[in-house]
Amino acid sequence: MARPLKTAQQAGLQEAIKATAWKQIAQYGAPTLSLRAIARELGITAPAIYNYFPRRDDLVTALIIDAYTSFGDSQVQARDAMPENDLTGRMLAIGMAYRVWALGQPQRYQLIFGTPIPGYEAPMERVLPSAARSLSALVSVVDAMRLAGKLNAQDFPEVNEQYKFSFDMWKSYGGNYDILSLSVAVLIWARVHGIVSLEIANNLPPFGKDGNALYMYELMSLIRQFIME
Amino acid sequence: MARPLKTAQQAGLQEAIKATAWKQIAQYGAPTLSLRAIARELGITAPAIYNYFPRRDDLVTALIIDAYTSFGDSQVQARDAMPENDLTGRMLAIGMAYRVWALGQPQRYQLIFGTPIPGYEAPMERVLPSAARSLSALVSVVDAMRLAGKLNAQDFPEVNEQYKFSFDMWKSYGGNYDILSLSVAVLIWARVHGIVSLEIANNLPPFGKDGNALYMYELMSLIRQFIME
DNA sequence: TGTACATCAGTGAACGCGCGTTCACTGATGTAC
DNA sequence: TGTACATCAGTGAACGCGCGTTCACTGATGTAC
Repeated sequence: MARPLKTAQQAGLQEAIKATAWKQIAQYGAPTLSLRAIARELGITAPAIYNYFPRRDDLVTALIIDAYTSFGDSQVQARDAMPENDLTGRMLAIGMAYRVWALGQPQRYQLIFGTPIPGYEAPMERVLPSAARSLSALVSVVDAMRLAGKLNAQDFPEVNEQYKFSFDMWKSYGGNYDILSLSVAVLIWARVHGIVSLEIANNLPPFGKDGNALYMYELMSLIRQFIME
Repeated sequence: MARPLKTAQQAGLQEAIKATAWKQIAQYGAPTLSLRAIARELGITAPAIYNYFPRRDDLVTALIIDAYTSFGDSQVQARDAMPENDLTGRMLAIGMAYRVWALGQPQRYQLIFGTPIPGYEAPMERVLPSAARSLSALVSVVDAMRLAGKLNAQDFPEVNEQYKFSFDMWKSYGGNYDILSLSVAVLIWARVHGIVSLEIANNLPPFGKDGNALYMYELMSLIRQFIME
């Protein structure tokens, strides 16, 4: 009887540790993440955390994976909320979801796209699946455009030969799409990332906290540039 | 006789402290910047630094101002290398100089555009002049286009009323240009920043270390979109 | 030229702090007979 | 039902470390007379 209850408590603590970590990242920034501070806030001792995360870096990795998963979920959900044949609508929805997610969870955004935590090196093999998936919603839509002959990217730069191998690795997690679609998706990503990262850092002075108008303008520019009617 | 020599040594140490700080930022990242580590590497004791920077934050501020100044220099220089009436050429030059500077001095780039140092708050009144100047080269070219009737930004989003006051502050350091020019410049900045920041963080997988082709494509897109012939 | 004095950059010890991680432990819980 | 045993999440003390900052000092340099 008591066993499952105990297990539930344990799982609860594991989640509580992560939740507190997020709270502190939001408050003081990712680089100052500290096990002792987390323990203090939870009212436990620091070594107790080692029952759930053998090293500090394992906690960070778990947080990163959670962030990518949450981000990927919001991307996939935005895409699937529009009909499969409305490719422009899907692209717009994905773009808008990107900003909403980033502004709603700036700590998560900073953790995966901001300056890395000092001394921490992400273990690729554990992070890549969720990372690749997070971009794949956009790639899938771009690829559908390409297949429908609607993608306007004839003069798009070629991917350097030496990086095609990393594309193959990406494919095994991100889906079997054309490399041109991934390339265009990366450029789209760079554009939305440019605005959103500046907006989060409060570096968009003339628009201040209302970066939405500029962002929508940018999404429209993307659609005008890459989608043929 | 010895006085000026001594003064020169002092100035030398001031510069040496900053140089060592840059070196360590490059090596371990900005968030771990430490006075003691700098002193250790210079073969002096930590309190000696207090003769030049009364607090750790003063050192950080000096570094940030240096970075903005270096960045602004490269922008102004790129602009002035092209004839005053070749506006497209000037814009291209500025855009290319941006990436060259960022990739050549990633530590400086990270310090001013990356995640802020924990616990450090930049004193606006000291940083703004060099920060505003660094963007003004681009703004001046966009404004020249506007005055020449070549700026294609009729449908550009309006700046929110409540942020016009910060524009006035910006003007006193950045130059007396139209607010539309600043707005367009900010969007251009967001685009180049998007690519370059991902490239520096090694997050441009399909293009790897050769983001140049993608970057040039993006500059051409900007010119096509905003400049009327 | 020589001596007494002032300056002040850099020293070394110390402060109080927080960190990640280890270790032997304890004490509640659940299991076997 | 009752007793002896095993498990194991969390404790508390300790480790060695690095940090920013303070303080009284020293000793070389330069100045005044």
